Amino acid sequence: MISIKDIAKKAGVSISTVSYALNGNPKVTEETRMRILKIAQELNYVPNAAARTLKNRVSKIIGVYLNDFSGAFYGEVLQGMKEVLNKRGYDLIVCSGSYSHRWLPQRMIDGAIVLDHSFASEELLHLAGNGHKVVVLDRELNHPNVNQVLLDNKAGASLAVEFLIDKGHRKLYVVSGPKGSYDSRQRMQAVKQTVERHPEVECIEIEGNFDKESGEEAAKRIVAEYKEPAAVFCLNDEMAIGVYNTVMKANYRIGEHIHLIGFDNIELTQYTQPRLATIDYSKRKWGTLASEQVLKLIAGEEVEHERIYVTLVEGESVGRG
Amino acid sequence: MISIKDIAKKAGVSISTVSYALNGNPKVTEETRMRILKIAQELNYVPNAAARTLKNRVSKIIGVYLNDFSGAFYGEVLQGMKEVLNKRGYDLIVCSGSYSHRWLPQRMIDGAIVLDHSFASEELLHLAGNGHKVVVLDRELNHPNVNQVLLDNKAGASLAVEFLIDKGHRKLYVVSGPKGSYDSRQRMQAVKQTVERHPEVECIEIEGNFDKESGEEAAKRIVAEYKEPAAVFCLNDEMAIGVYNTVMKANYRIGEHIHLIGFDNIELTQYTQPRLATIDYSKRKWGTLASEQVLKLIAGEEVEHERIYVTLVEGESVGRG
DNA sequence: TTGTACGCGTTATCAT
DNA sequence: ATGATAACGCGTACAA
Repeated sequence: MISIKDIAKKAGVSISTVSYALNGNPKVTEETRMRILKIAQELNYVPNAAARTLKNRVSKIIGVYLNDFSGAFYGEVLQGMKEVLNKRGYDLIVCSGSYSHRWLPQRMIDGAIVLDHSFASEELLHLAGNGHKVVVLDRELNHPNVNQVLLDNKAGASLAVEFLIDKGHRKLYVVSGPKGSYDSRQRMQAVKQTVERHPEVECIEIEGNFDKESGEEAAKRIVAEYKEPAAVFCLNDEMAIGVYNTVMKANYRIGEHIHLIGFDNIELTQYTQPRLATIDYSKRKWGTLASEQVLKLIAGEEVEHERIYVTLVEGESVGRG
Repeated sequence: MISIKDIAKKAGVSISTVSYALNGNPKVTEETRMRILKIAQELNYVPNAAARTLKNRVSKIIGVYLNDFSGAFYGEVLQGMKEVLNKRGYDLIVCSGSYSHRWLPQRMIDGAIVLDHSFASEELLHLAGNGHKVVVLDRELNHPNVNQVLLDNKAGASLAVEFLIDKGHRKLYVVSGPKGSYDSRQRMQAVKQTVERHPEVECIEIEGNFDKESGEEAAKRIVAEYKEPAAVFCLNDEMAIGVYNTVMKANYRIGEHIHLIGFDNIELTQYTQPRLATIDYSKRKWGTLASEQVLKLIAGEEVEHERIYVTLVEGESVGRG
């Protein structure tokens, strides 16, 4: 491996001169600087990241933690993060699994963005307590070194429920997410609050866990109980897709017998026929905001928690009731 | 930040004793060892990754390069990679964008897995020339430090075309991928070879670029030219979905007027009604093999290029012609 | 422009 | 048999 020592030898100068030259320090003349840069080029010099990080105590890398790599949903969020970080001279690495949790205390990354429910809040608080900077996208966590960028789950769930009620539906199934999910809890709370304001509405909760299979399970029950048209609010789109397929297979029509709305506006919803109604929000914005917040934390700036606003996407999957 | 120095001070021993103790070196008695471990625990000691990497010259991290984070398709591949790597004491980071290319020469990662067409082959050869270990999943590249784990594109494309011909179709559209894509070129070559063996088949090539939009474009043309039932082979599923939607919108039926097959068996294909025929392969296997190969390269073992086999998934999107 | 201490963990060498 | 001293890896930045 080529080090500044090799360059120094070849250029006939000291290593400090090389370091200054490479870092554009005005302590060296433009002339020797060019000479050294040329030699570095010739030798294919690349600074050793470990040595630099060791000295500088920063890596200029931000890690984002996902519970798994299944991604479909995260692509845009990550893209948004990367854009901002690269612009500010930082790199992004995507991590998954508890092994990689050590990268923050090991100082391999300068900050973390967490969208991984399996990353324990106590662990995060502990890290924050040791001065590490964390942005959470999937929970509420209060600590000076932790910032939140959360979806406006309550608004979204209210929008969805009110849309169904406005369309005239009075029998409403709600398929929840997993117990541990903050997003699911928030959405469910808002559902209950909204329904309470409409005593004429019957609301039946079915437990799900955000994956397609649980949507299918829920749909089986709904189909089995079918007597008259009903509305279904799945707390995410993936489950809605599961419901969608199962209902279709049972020869009921979406938007006619079963009225369906999801949450997230994942790409897949565009492909369904009739189009799935859902709750949308800018995934890119979510990513860019998260990045900006983590950089602010690192810079020691004062930061307020942020919220991502949501909108209703109407679709033919919900008809008049 | 807590370092071994702090532990040494607290334990009243030297830093080397601490290091030996932490690394289980028999040079220290079990007794002092336990004492030191306890203190390390108390102080929340975490070794500094940079210092360790600097000394050891290995990071025990493998980087996988993706052209973007859109992921839907990569999830399983990444999961497979992670499984193998974690089992072998390595970590995985997911990278995207040319900034992160430097991590290999900077020795931040011990090896790279490339599934990113925008990562230039010359750059990879150059890295390999400098002793870096690379596994490519998206091109042919011959160098002792580079290993290939490629899809059996030709078999897949032949399977698809033969399936269409067997079903009695004689008019065949093929929607290609982007010019630069190795997978697309391979698949297209196999299409041509297969069609040549069937002079009664008319084959029309439409240029695409692997995204949904280009499938839609292709479908517009196919619909405009429609006179009699035709078969369409999209060189990936995403484009097939684009074709699917556009054909449906034009009120032609998939599997009746337009017979459609894709490639990749992405999750989405399961949701289409009728089910999209496609070419399947184990994405997990692709990931595990890639990881195994990169570890073998690092270990200095002799490795042969690997191939991922493919199978045909029939679907109602292709009917009798 | 250069010598050198420093950041932190590893390990060979020397001393007890 | 135990454990301490010191050199090393590489880049940075202060003092000279």
